[in-house]
Amino acid sequence: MDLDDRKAKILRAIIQNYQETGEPVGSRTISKYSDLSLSSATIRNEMADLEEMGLIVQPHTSAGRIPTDKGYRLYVDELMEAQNREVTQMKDFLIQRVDRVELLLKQMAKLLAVNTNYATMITGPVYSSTKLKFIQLSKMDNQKLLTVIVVDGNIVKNTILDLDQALDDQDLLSLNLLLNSSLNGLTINDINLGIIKELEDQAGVHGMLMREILNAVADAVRTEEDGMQIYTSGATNIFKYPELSDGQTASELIHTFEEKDQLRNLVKESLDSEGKEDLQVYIGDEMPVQTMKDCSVVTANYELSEGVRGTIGIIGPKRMDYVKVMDTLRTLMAQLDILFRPDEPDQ
Amino acid sequence: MDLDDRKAKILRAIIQNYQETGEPVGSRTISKYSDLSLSSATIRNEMADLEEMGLIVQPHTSAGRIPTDKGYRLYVDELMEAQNREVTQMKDFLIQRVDRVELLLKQMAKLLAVNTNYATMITGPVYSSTKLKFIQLSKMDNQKLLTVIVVDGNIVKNTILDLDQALDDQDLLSLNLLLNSSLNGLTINDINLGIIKELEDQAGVHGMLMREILNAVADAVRTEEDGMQIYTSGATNIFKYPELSDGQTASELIHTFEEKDQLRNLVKESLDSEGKEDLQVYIGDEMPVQTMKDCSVVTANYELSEGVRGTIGIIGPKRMDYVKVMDTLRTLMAQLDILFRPDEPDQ
DNA sequence: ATTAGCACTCTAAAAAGACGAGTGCTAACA
DNA sequence: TGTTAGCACTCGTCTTTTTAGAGTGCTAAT
Repeated sequence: MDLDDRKAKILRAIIQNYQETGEPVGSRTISKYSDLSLSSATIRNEMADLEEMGLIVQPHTSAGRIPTDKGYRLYVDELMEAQNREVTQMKDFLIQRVDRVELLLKQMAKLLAVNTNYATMITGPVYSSTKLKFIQLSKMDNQKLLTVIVVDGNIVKNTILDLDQALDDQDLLSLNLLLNSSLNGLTINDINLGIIKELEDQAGVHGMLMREILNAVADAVRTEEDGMQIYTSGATNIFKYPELSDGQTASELIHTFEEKDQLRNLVKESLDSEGKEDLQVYIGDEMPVQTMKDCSVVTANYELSEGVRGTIGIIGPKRMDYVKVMDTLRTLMAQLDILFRPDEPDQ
Repeated sequence: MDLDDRKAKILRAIIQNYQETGEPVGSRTISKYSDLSLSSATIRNEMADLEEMGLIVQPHTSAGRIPTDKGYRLYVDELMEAQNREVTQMKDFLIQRVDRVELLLKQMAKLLAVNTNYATMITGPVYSSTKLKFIQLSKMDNQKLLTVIVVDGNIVKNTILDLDQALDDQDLLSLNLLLNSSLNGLTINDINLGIIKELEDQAGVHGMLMREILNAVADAVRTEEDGMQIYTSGATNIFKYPELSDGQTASELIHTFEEKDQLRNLVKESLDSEGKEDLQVYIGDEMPVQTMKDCSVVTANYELSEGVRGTIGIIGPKRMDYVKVMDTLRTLMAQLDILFRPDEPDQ
């Protein structure tokens, strides 16, 4: 059996209606709701077909129909009409002090959550292939050495090291010089044992110190890699959807949000699969995260500058408003582009 | 009517039993559970008295009794016997890499949550009266100036400023010198208009730049003051207590946790009222935060070094195990002391 | 091909009933 | 005088029954 135009219309009507109400939708509703002007009986016949095709089911005999994962998949892939939504007042919001990426991200997550009524997550940028830009050692006092490391994208990390032996200003200067000239422009992966050995040798009496510094460098960046920051917001929005807010499910979901460990998997999956489209949609069981199998997630990958990328995700019930969500995400990506490109003239 | 010894024992028994079961406790239970060897009838009489005194109530006729806020208050203030609990394996945990205060705090929050089965919060240190320790300007390239600011407690902040005009190494050096010699040891409040004016003057052609730098300094610290970081953990623990986990309440509570705005009030209250004891207990309506009126909170203030203080809080149902919680908190404070004092020999 | 009509199914909500935990009171007891 | 056994009573919870209605599938008519 194939999906003719009328069946498609009916499926779409079912999905959209279910989206709004959260209740199984019956033939009579469709007959009135849609512009097909068909009687409920006819709709019923069609619905029986749609059910046979595995696109909708009834939770029990004599209830209306609800879409299956397969139904949603079809909808997202082919049936969704790109409505021209009012693209809310995001612009105004976004142009606030962007002094720290972290703050911006938090703000964005919140903004998205409020706007969509779904839960949102957004990862800080990952710097896997990022180059070191600048290293600065400064002596705070006779015991403490402050190490500041700047990487591509102007992310700054710092560590305070204890000085075991005296370090005069001359040595400090040459260490600074040495580090910057040797490491500048290298990625973390470039810093191999060979370079480390050489630097330690060149540091002479301060070999130990050099090793500590290099550790700090590695740390500063590696930490960021799998300790990837994830900002979430609007977790409590799930209470707005009865199908998610019964004790057990809600607890698990919110826990997933709080812990964030599992979200990392989601992000990895998303970052890897950036093949075709810029947006990915995971529906129900397609989800790599088990606890979210009653949800859908739409993710988008952003890229601030070469190699500095991250992911934004919106998590909601399977009946989420895919059109709105995808629209919103696309808009946001565009905004991000505008916001960052001019500010970060690639190298 | 006064609270004789027997009544006290009964009240304590009620509270402890209710703590474990979460169910109203009846006279028969107490009669067996406690070591008083009294019949249920006698207990009943006593319970009637306790009810009259407003220390316990029955949720409905023919249910057992549960403690009132007042009952808990009495318990916490006078009846609680300091049991010698096994002070769990916290020690082992804590001695991990303490490279960043932030990480430590997160870890602590989590640890506490897992150990107690309650929700926890912990604020990053507040630096209101904290002294500047060190400032370092470095030129990243010809357009960008990196400003690193270290304050008491070795907290490091950094900002990247755009350079409008060329800045040669000589000027950079003297700026560094100027800043450090003028600002070192001052608190934020000490940096008044006079000093600002003078520094700007001394900076000569770089007056504008100096102003930006001073702004950064002010920002770095002021941001921290009311944008005080709060780390939470174990929010989902509330689902373990039926009295808190019905949809409405749970949603509100978790939202409070997610937003953290309201928690700030709690913290302020706690930080201010550090009169007598190091621990404060808020029971039910005593809570400054409305959404938590069904909860109890125990807070403790910690102090890393002079003027660098923060708050730890444990949030649970009113029937929380006050003994254990207070014990745990006390232990933790001691650990913190040990952990930080030797490392930060006060000036 | 579409639709009106109808019997049937099944759930969710309301009503009714059974159960039992816990109480307060009274009277007996040490 | 304080303690206890006994008993009638209350009231929430759990279970069962009833009811109402939404929605279906099928058949026959258009």
